[in-house]
Amino acid sequence: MPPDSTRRSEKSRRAIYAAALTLVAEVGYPKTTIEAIAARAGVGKQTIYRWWSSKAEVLMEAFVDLGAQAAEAAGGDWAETDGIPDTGDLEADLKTVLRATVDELNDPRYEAPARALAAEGVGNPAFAKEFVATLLLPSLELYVRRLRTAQDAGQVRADVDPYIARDLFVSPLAQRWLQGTGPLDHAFADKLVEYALYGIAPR
Amino acid sequence: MPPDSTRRSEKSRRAIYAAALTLVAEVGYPKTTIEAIAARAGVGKQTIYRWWSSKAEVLMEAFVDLGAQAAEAAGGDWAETDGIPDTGDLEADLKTVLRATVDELNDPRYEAPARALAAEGVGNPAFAKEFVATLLLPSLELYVRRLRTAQDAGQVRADVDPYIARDLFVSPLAQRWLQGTGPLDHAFADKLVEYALYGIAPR
Amino acid sequence: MPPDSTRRSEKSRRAIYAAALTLVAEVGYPKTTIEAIAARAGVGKQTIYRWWSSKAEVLMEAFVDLGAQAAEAAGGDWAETDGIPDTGDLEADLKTVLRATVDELNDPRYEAPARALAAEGVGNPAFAKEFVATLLLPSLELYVRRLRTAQDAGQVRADVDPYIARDLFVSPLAQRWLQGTGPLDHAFADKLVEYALYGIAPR
Amino acid sequence: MPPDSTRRSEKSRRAIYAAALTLVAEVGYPKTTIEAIAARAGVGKQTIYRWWSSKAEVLMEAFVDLGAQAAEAAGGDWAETDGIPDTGDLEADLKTVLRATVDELNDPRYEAPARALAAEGVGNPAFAKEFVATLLLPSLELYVRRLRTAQDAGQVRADVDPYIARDLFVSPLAQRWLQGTGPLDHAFADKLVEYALYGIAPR
DNA sequence: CTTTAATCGAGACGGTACGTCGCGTCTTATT
DNA sequence: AATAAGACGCGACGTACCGTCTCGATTAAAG
Repeated sequence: MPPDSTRRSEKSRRAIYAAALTLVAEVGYPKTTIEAIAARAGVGKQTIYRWWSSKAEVLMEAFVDLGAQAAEAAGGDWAETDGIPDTGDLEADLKTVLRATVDELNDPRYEAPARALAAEGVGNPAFAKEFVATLLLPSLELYVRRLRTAQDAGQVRADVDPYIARDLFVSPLAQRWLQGTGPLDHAFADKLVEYALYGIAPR
Repeated sequence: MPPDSTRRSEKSRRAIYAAALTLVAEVGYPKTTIEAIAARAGVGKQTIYRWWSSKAEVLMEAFVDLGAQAAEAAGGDWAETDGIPDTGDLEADLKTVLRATVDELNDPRYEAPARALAAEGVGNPAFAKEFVATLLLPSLELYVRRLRTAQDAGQVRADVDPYIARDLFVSPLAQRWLQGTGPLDHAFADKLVEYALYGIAPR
Repeated sequence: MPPDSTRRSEKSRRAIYAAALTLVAEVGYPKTTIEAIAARAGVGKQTIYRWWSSKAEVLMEAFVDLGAQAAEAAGGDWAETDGIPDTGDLEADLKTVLRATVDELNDPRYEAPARALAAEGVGNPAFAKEFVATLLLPSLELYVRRLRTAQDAGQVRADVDPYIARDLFVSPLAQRWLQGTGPLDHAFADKLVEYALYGIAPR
Repeated sequence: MPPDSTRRSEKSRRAIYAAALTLVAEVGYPKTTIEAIAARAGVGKQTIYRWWSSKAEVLMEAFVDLGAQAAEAAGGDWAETDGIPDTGDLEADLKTVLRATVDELNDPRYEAPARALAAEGVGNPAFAKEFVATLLLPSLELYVRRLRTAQDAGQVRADVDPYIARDLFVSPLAQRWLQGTGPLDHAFADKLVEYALYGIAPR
């Protein structure tokens, strides 16, 4: 039977999050051991094993918590929470968001844990499912929404599948970040938007 | 001093490749240990440590060898080796190749080791560099070449950066394979080509 | 401060005794844990820690209680409680009692807990003191008393130290039971009495 | 399959013996952990688990080794090795040996490990068998031999069972050492010999 | 065609981390 | 206030692999 979550120690939970994030940043994900997290958090190993099933789970929750705290701190920003801005100018809006995404991907604060989670996901389908559903898809869905709005406004062809269109913008960023197949900067983001909107063939 | 490669045992090398690939397919990459590879290959551990520096290196060579053998068996196909076909019809050529890539990514024979290498690369920048340079970029460069030809033929605008254009086609496949963010099939490949060539905005 | 024993739960105490004895018999003393006793007794761990300081203490009290219950059930037997019989025939009396002791030592009902307590005592001098004073010496003292009576009756030499004489009878039983250095049966008991009374040298 | 004993590290073996004996003396047997032995010996835990199945086994071998080294150092003493002296005077010979045994039992050098082994044996029949057969019985057999010689010389009655006679001398020492039921000194040893030889009944 | 030196299969070694068990303490809700 | 329940910090368990290190026994190049 599962443990009684009403008696869970909030202090331990937060200490574990902090320890996990710190260690991943300091020594990297593979050398971040559950024992080290427990020691750094001043917690017994069993307290980790009681509530999580793997260090990937721990890190994922820690990362989500980190995002939640950041969002709370940032107060009422537009951010991913409020969706993609809609100024009526699709090209400008997409560039704004893609540039912000590039900045976030390059933010060393998120780099280490995000990379670790992505790596775990690539090699571990079960974890990938949870990771994608929890962290990735919600953000990606915002693009789809914005694209549908653009379709309604006649700025995107009606027969375009917004999911595929979304990948045209987002996946190149993802791949360059995941695999380092090329530079990841604002210029790249801008070009992606232009090419994707108007095509690479002569008009 | 490095070992004398002239006295290297070819038999052991091949046994190690086979063992590594088998184990990755059978028990997964994380549970594939050097000890298990050595045992399965009927080889001393030192023989592995003498020639490779990590299990990722072993697997990478094994995977390359697998590809080489497959290529040899297939004889003189066009394949990635010969580059992307150039029938003069860019759209058709890209669809052909992307569909083939989709098929290859879905081939269970390659799935396990390729995924393992990708995962290792995502979490290990040093390995990523080697992995990308050796396995990924050569294939990706073929797209760039084909796109340049198309530019010369006036089928792609001259001011388009072929590296970015390439990512428009390839990265969506990569992300769906790596992270499972959506289905990976021929229809998807076709749409990608169409959208990227002609844009998603009304013409 | 010590807990208030007037509010102590009698039901829990008895359940703990039963659980301790059962577990020692079922899985052995080393694998009998306080957690298991608590679980088996349907009792909180703290209830054990409140009233006893170690599992050895618990088992000792449980064992004493077991003996008390048995004595009560047996009603007014002579037993060890009433001392050693005095029919006037020292040899016969000693044989009677030693045979009874042999039977008791071989009784599987007592074997497991008694052995556990003895083992704990051998390795733990602090516990040994309590164990010997509470369980062992009272019984042994009965021999001394009977031997003194025999001395008064002229059946034992007056200059004999009754404590040492007692050990002549009792210790061989103890050692064979504790260490299994030889068979432990009535014949052995009889011989011990004869040899100790009349010596092994030619008369 | 069992490990290859020809490749065993002698240095580690001796370091483990020393660590085990030291720790038992310093912190007691129950608090002597395999981990602590390994750490103190500068050895991996696996090296202990490879060659022994429990800490009791380790300690037993260490203790035997200790005895062997002591015997070697003592050179050609009479000791238990050469058996019990036979001067023709049984009473004197027995007193000599029993006094020596008393001294040995009181020697703090042997006290801690011997007690630990005895305790383990009392509570663990499987270990007891090995312990008794290896360490105890050989010594006890010497008494039997000496008593048989005495029987041949007419100093002990021919119908006396030498095994039981032996227990008359030895078991009282054993019990007082194991359970602390009384003082363990030369006077006690002398009295035991006298009582056992000539009986406690009036002659 | 030997000699000889490097590679080989094998696996013991000092370590680190695993995931589990039990300790004794503590907290919470129930009786 | 004592109780049943069980989370907690802690420490040890016995196991799995790590990467290094000997060992003979091939084994292929150089003498």
